[in-house]
Amino acid sequence: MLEITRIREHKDAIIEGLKKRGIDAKLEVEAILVTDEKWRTTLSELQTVQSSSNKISKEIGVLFKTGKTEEANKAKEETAALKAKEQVLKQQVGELEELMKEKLYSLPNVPLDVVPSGVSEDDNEVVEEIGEKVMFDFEALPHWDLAEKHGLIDFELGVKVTGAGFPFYKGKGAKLQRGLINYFLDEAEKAGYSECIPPLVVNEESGIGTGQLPDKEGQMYHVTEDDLYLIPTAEVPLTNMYRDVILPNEDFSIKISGYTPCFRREAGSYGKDVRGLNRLHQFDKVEIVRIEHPDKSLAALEEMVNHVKQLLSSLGLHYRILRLCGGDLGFTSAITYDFEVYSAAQERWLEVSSVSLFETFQANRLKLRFKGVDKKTQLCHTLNGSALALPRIVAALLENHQTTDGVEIPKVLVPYVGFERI
RNA sequence: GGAGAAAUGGCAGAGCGGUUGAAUGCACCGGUCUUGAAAACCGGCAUACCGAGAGGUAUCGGGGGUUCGAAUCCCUCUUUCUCCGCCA
Repeated sequence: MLEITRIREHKDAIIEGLKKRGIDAKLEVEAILVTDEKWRTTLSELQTVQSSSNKISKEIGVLFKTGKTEEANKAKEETAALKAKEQVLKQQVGELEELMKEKLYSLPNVPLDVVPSGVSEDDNEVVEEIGEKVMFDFEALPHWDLAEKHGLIDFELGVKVTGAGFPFYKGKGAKLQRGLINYFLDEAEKAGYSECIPPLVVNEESGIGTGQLPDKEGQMYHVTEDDLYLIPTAEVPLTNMYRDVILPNEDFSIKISGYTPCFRREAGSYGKDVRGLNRLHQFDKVEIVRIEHPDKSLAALEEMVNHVKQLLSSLGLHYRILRLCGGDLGFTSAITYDFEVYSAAQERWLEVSSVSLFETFQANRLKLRFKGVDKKTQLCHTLNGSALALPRIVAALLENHQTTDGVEIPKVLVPYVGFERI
């Protein structure tokens, strides 16, 4: 949610910035400012009324105490009109606030200057491509065939027990998962992130805090009985740890990592996009989250990008980095770098990480602030990134490192999985 | 799941339906004193919003109600604690 003060002061820049997302927000922004103005005048009116009725009440107190009952009763009658007025104004203020919230919630974050404009993924900017396509002198198999051939993943069993998109990992396939998780967590720790195991279900407030709610209910599994949501990413619980928090000074840099399964309903997907590990309803991911001073958030973003690069390089994968265009940018993000690995047998790029800076957009909803030197509270910046999402990494590892009779395990993983090849 | 008790500022802990945004202690910050420190003394010390400012409004777990007036009374929800039940 954008800060209202920012909208008041930089209306035109916001409208201009949002054009990069392919939306013309002029009318919405202006409507917000009108509502804001109305809210302020109504609030001020209400407070004047409250002030005078508070005053009278105090006087009544004194009158009763000094035994002037008659005068007190007379004063009581005076308040009736004020009360009625207060009632009406209070309701108006409430309605305006509701309206305001609704409007603000529906406005996405403003992209940073470097974000290219564009409407679809075709307009994303390739920032860097690292590694080379693997060449095979035999018929390379897609990972679902490799998984079956080597008994690593059982998709059909998942369908039987749960449904499509919930595979079983078995034997070396399961060990590979566990090894990757541990490897990623260890690397995050080396980079200064402290590990956390959060709850896998969250309440509505948390969903709102990070921006999954309202609007994107459909993406999350909702446990209606208890009104809880299965997390679509560890970002939700990890960032919400700091909901309603005021950090005591400006000298902070919070770095958290966490492994969790992630649950996504992904309604509406079909075809080769969802084949094998390409898109699952439940998958594992190690997430890194940062809470930074506004002056330090860009540097943090760069650090996170480098962290992910290092992970992908260490696994010997061919990958590229995209700077998402305005149209492809998530609702809450000001800038996002996507990492895609090349899947040699499917011959397509698979997204394995997404690193984003939200500036104050989430912090505003979260009420996540710090105390500045002048004792004023200010909103923090939040960031997060996948480091990394497992299934597509596994897909790429299997496909890119396959041989005619097995799969080579990257050296860095060998100590984690306990074998050199599958 | 059942029965009971509780929820007040960073912490501890008062609080009568009426000048209580809230006593007191601790912590913290500033000052005096001191060569320096401690002690002692003095002062400050919640959050949000509106306002150029003076100032105002709201907030004592959340929501609602009674009342001219609620931290204080009522209803409801949540959470915590104690006891019972169930359980990896």
